[in-house]
Amino acid sequence: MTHSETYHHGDLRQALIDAALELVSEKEVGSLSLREVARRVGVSHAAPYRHFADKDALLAAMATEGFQMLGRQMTAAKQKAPPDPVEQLQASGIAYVHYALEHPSCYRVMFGAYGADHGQKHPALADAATQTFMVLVDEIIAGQKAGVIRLDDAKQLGWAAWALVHGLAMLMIDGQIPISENQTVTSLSGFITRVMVEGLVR
Amino acid sequence: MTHSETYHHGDLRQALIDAALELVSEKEVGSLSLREVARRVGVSHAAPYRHFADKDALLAAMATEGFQMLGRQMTAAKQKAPPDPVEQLQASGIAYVHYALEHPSCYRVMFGAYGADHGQKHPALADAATQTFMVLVDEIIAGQKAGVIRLDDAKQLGWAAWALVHGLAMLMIDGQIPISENQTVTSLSGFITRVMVEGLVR
DNA sequence: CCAGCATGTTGACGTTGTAAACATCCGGGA
DNA sequence: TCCCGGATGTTTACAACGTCAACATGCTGG
Repeated sequence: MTHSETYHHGDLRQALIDAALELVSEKEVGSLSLREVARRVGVSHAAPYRHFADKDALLAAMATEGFQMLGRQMTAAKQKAPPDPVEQLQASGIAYVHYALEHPSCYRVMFGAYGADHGQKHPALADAATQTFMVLVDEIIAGQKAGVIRLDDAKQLGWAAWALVHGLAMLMIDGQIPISENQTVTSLSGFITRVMVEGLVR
Repeated sequence: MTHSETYHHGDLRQALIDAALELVSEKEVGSLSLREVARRVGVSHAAPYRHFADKDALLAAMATEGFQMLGRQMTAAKQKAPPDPVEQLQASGIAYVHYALEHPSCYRVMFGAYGADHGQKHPALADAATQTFMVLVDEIIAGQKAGVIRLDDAKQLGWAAWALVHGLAMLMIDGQIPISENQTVTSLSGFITRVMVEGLVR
């Protein structure tokens, strides 16, 4: 076991990521400060710089974990669904939206404020995002092999599916699409993904 | 005419909004500072507080203008399209994506970092957003009346369309969906909106 | 056992958002 | 016409932030 209460921390890096995810889930995204994260972990305000080049690097690490969690949630939903490619695609789409609404601040970090070169500066993030996207693409390919999904380029169809659930999640998080009792996340995302799926089948 | 070079500015409020939109189109979104906007307009760093309660209020004003521009661009595209409801819907969808990619930073401000209560704090923003959304809904209703779009609740179908173009725009802005020569914004958004439209027709 | 490196701390600097106190200008009533 | 009050800008101030440099500490391999 690594020492716990010593001067050196053991695994500050992960502790910082966890604390940051915790903080971001309590407050607003923009109000996240490196210093507060450090405070929360009980470490001086400059300590994070031994593990992250700058604030952006911490954000990128958080986003990476977010994508991995999201991917797990999607494949879990897929496996719980009936063994029909179309049903599975829809199930993971709904799981996608659910994840975003259960971790809205984290989700916002994932698609935060990076420039286009963000993927090059943080390759781990790009990898995680790609892998998550691949869950959708793989399901589409399976559907094509089963003859139930149209035969256009799977990556482009994947983009269509991704765009739909991403947009849906974002609009819900922003409060632009209201969520009420008789308009649950499940029912609405179920309906909307079904519309899309009907454009995808054949 | 209102004085130009006097102590009082004439229309500082609009000048600030314009300068902010200009700045945000040059640099990154997160790096926008109230003080720099003031500097750009040639006014002291506290002057903006006579016109905006805080930084968020400026952001909200920028977003409001953004939604109005977006709405105009969409209806313009609709009117240029052939008089078929489905074609018009698709045309304004593509125009939506184009607008977002021509003003990516502004678009990010529109869907920035507001909490869910943002609409209540800035009703003008909420109005502008709703009006823009209504462009899509109206087209869907027209399509339903013409018997070419399925008869589900028009607002929900509108959300589906909005989610698609919004997600598409966001993913393109983030660089998550690549844009190249043989993968232009027009061709890709054309393909993807077509998939969705085929789920909408009936 | 000790030297060096990784890790954490302290202090400092410039920038930011925001508030309070002050200055200046403008238009309307005497 | 004069002048005063409200609207608009300015100055000064403060705390928090991101980041850097200089320093302190403790672990580890030779």
